[in-house]
Amino acid sequence: MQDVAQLANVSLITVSRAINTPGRVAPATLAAVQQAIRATGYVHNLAASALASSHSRVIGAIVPTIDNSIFAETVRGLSETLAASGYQLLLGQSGYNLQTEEALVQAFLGRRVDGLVLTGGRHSKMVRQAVHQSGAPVVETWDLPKRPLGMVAGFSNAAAGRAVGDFLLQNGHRRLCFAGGPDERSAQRLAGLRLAIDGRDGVSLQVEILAEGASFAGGRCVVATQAASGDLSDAIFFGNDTLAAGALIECHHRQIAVPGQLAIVGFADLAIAQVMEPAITTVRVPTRRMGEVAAEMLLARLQGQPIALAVRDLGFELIRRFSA
Amino acid sequence: MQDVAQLANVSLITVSRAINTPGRVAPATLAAVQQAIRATGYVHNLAASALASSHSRVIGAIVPTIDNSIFAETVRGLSETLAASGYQLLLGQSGYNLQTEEALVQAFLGRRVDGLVLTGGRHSKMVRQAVHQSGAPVVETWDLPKRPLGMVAGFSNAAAGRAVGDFLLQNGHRRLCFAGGPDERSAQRLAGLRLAIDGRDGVSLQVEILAEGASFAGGRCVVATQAASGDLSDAIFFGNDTLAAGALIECHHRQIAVPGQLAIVGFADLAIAQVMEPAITTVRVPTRRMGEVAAEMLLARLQGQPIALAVRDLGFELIRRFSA
DNA sequence: ATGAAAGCGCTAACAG
DNA sequence: CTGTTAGCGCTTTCAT
Repeated sequence: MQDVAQLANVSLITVSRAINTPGRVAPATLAAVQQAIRATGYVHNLAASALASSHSRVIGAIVPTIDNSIFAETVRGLSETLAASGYQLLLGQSGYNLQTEEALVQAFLGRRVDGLVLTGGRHSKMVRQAVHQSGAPVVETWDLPKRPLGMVAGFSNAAAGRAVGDFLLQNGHRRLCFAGGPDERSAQRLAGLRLAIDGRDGVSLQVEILAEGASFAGGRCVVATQAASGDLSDAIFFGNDTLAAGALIECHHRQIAVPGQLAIVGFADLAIAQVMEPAITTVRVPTRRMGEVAAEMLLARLQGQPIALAVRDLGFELIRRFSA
Repeated sequence: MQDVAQLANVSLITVSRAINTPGRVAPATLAAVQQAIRATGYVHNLAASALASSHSRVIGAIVPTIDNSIFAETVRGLSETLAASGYQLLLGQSGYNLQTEEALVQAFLGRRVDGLVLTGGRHSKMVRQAVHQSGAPVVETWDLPKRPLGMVAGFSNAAAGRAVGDFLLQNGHRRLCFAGGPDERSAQRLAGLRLAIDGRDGVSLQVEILAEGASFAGGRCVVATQAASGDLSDAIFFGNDTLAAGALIECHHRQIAVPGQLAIVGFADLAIAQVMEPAITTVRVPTRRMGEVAAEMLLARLQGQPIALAVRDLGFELIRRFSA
C-alpha cells in the first residue's frame, strides 16, 4: 500500500480510503490512486483489513450436507447474494451432527466471521453460548425455532407435516407411514403429521427413521420391507423427494400401483419430483429464497439497518401431483 | 490473550505456543494455559494470527455450481479433509463463467488464502497471472490440463470421451450425437469422441451444446427435438447423468426403445444412473476422491513436504449397464 | 479532502 | 522451555 501511495503522491491512508470509501476522495486523487494500483499490481490485503477494522466480510454457513441437492440451492442463494456485496462464504458441513456443528461454529467464530447462518433450530448449549457471547448476527434457516438464536429465514416444518397429514386423511388414507432422516426438522414434520392424526379413529402411523437422510436406496428399502412383510401402508410421507423417488422405483419393480395401492408424498420439490412417473406429490419449500433472505438480513444488520422482521416465515406449498 | 497469560502466570507468547505448538510447551505450563483459556472463555483470533503469520488456514475453492450433485461430492471431499487438519473452505461458484471465476480468485487472493482449488484447466489470463504472482499453491481438478497452473488432481476428459466413442462404435452405432454443457471439460470429451470417430467411414456426429449444463429438461429436449424432426440418432452421449435420465424419460413418453432404437450414455455415475429403468451406462469419475486428493496435495505442500507427483490422474471407468 | 500517529491481536526471530 | 522485541498491513481517531 505504501508503494501505491508513493506512486500516486498521496499518503497511505488516502489509498485506504480510495479503496474503502471512494466517495470520500477527490475524483482526481481517486483516479491517480486507481492508476497506481493497476501499475503496481497491488492486491488489497483483506486479512490485515479484517484485523484493523474487526470486520472480515466473511459469513460462515453450516448446512448438514451439500451432497443431495436439498441444501445446495440455499447455499447458492447465500453465496450469490453475499458475493454481490463483496462478502464471501465460509462453508461447513455438519453431517447432521451437533458436535461437528459445534466445532465448525467455534472455528468460524475464531476467524471472526461477520455473521453466521445455521440450518435448523437445534444446537448444542455451547453453540448457543458461543454465538451469543460473540455478538455475531445469526440467521437460522429451514425451520421456525421456538427459541430463535437470532434472526430466522425459514418455514414451519410442523405446519408442513400437518398439511400433508390433512391431505392424506382427506384422501381416505388410514394406514399412514412416515419415513425421514434423524434430524430435528424431520421430527417436526412428524410431529405435525401426528397433530393431523390426533383424535381420529382408525388411523395408524408407522415411523421409519433412516440414517441416510436422502438416497434412492433408503426409499426403496422402506417399500421393500413393507411389501416383504405383506404389511403395506396406504400412504407414505417421505422426508425428501429422493427417498420418495426411490420408493416409486421399488413400487414399479414390485408392480405396486401408485397411488392406487400406495400413495407417496415427498418433500422439497426437487427436480426429480416432476419427472418421475407418476409425478410426485410433494411440499415445495423456498430453498433458494431462504439463502437469499438470510444473506439480506445479515447484510442489513451489518450495515446497521434495523431489521423490520427478525423472524421471517417464507412458507411452503403442497404441490398436488399424481403419486398421492 | 494477555488476560489468559496473566491468569496462567506466563507470558503472552507462551499462550500462543500452547495453542499453536503444544508440544513445545512444558506439560504443566500447557495445562495451566488451557485452564486459563477455559476460565476466561478466550477465543483465539485467527484473523490476527493470519496477519502475523501470513498463514490463514483457509483454502479457497471454486466450482461451477453445487446445484446439481456433480461437484458437490468434490466439495465434500475437500472440506472434510481440510477440516480434519484445521483448515476451512471458502467456497465460490463460478456458474461456468470465466469472469466470475476471475472475480472470485481475486477476492480469495485478497483474503490471503493459503491455497486454491479450481475446477478444470481453462482460466482467464488474469487468473493465471494472479495465481502465479501470489505464489499460493493451486490444484486444478476435473481435468488434466496440458499446461497446468500448479498441481492437478483430475482425470482425462478426452480419454473418457474416446472410451465412450470406441464403445459406441463397437456396438455398431453409426449416427452419433453428443449433448453437453458449454464448458471446456465437455469440449474435451467431445474432442475425445471425435478422435474415436476419426477415419471411420459412414459415421456421423451431431453436436448439441446446452446452456443449462445439468437438467432433466435439457435431456428431454434433445430427444424431443430429434424425434420431432424424425431424425433420431443411434446413440447419444450426454455430458452428465441428469441429462441422460431426462432423455430416458422422454424416450418412455415417446415409446422409443432404449437401447434398441436409441442408446444413451451418461457421465459421472450419479446415484440416478443406477436407478433408472433401464440403468444408465455411464462413465464413473472419482468425484469425491478428487476433492480429497486436492486437499491432501495442498496440505502436504503447505507443510513443506515436496509433492511426489504434482499431476495425479485419478482415472475413470466406463460402467456398462443397460441403456447402451 | 487529506494526513499523522497509534494500534487491531497475534507470531517471527532472536535471546536466555 | 520461556521471554523480549518488533512488526504483519491495514484502519481508526483525531487533526488540519
